[in-house]
Amino acid sequence: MKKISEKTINRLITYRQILNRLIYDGVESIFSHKLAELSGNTPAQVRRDLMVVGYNGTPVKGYRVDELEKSIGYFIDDPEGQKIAIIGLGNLGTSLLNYCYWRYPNISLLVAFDKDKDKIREDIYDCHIYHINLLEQVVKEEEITLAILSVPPAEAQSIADRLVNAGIKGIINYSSLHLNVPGHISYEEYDMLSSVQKIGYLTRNKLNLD
Amino acid sequence: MKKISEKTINRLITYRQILNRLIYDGVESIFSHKLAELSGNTPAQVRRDLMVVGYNGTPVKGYRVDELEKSIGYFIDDPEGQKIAIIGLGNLGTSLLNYCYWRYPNISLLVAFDKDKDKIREDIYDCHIYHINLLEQVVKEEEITLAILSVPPAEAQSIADRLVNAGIKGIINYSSLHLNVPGHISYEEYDMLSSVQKIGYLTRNKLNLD
DNA sequence: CTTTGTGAATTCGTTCACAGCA
DNA sequence: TGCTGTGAACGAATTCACAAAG
Repeated sequence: MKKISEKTINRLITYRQILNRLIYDGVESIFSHKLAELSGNTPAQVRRDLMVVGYNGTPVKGYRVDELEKSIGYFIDDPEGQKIAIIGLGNLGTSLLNYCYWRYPNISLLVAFDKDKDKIREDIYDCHIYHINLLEQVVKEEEITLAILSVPPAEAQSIADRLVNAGIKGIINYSSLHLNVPGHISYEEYDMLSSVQKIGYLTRNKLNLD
Repeated sequence: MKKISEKTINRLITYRQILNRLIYDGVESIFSHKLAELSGNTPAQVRRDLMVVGYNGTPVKGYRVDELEKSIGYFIDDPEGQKIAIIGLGNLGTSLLNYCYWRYPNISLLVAFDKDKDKIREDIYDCHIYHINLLEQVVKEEEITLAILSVPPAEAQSIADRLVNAGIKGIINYSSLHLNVPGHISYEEYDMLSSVQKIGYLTRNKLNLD
């Protein structure tokens, strides 16, 4: 299997979102140049990206919106499904929990953890809340493979280590601190302060991207 | 001036964060291979990145942590300072507001907007909250150049258009919908659901990155 | 005609490897 | 000696350009 770049994955996910909107709007088919315009890419880029998902359009009608969306789904999603946990129910974690009624069925949010006993209340949207002490136990028992880390910076590295020991496969880190995790763990970090700095730089150096 | 890639900017911002931590820990100097290890890059990559900020280390001691951090700051930050607004005080916007006591003095959060009159209460951390009707007026009067968009998807595009008309220069879009903005606007989007899909894909295709 | 799918060319980003330096 | 700074080599990603298809 050829190597697919991270950027291609990002774009495929964007296409998918756009296609879902088009399905909602009742659009049936689309040309690469239109999908390029909607996503802020070139038509050649779009066609090159779509090669990896193995769905073929036709010169006369372009791509069937619904079938293309399905094909991207086959490519991105885990057919077995995966389970994800949120660690840390501060401001950010709670809004993630409220915000994230998952639109994609292949990844389910079932559990959350916090160290504060007051936060351990009844389920929210079928999501059960545990004390952080039970982290390893629940991750193993429930076979959770993904974790969203929204704990204070000071605790982030030690929680990450515990997750890795418990056998987690992927971590998204919102703790605004760069963490070190072993190479076999998929790791993503996102920090809003970094984004703010970046957009500030970009506005002054019209290095425009999209 | 040479073209600096987006990836280089991202890495510089990561280095900066690491350096700030090192300053806090009292570390005085650092070699490229150590900074590489802490940031998950190669030493050559680090040295190449640092070329653009114009700070020179010495072979014997490496880089002075405090001076390097300052140099990255000169490169990234706007010397005049910039003002940023948060639009939409739902779950996400509110947590952004609470979370974002800005650590970097060159970008100040002064105003927020919401369409719900109940949300228009007293200032939070010096941040004044306005009704969305006043968007254009306040953006112009206060000379706000950056906006964080955390409104529901259905309203995102129209608010973005209004911001552009009001003369905004950069937008960070957290509305989980891809938007179209004119080419002269710096634009960044981040969607947590996209990240979750991506990390799910990555765990199954150990295309590890860092 | 117009548009897809894709080799080939090109541009962009990373790594190598070594001269120069303290 | 061990490191930095950087031209040169390499590899990855994007764009070009055209054959094939309806």
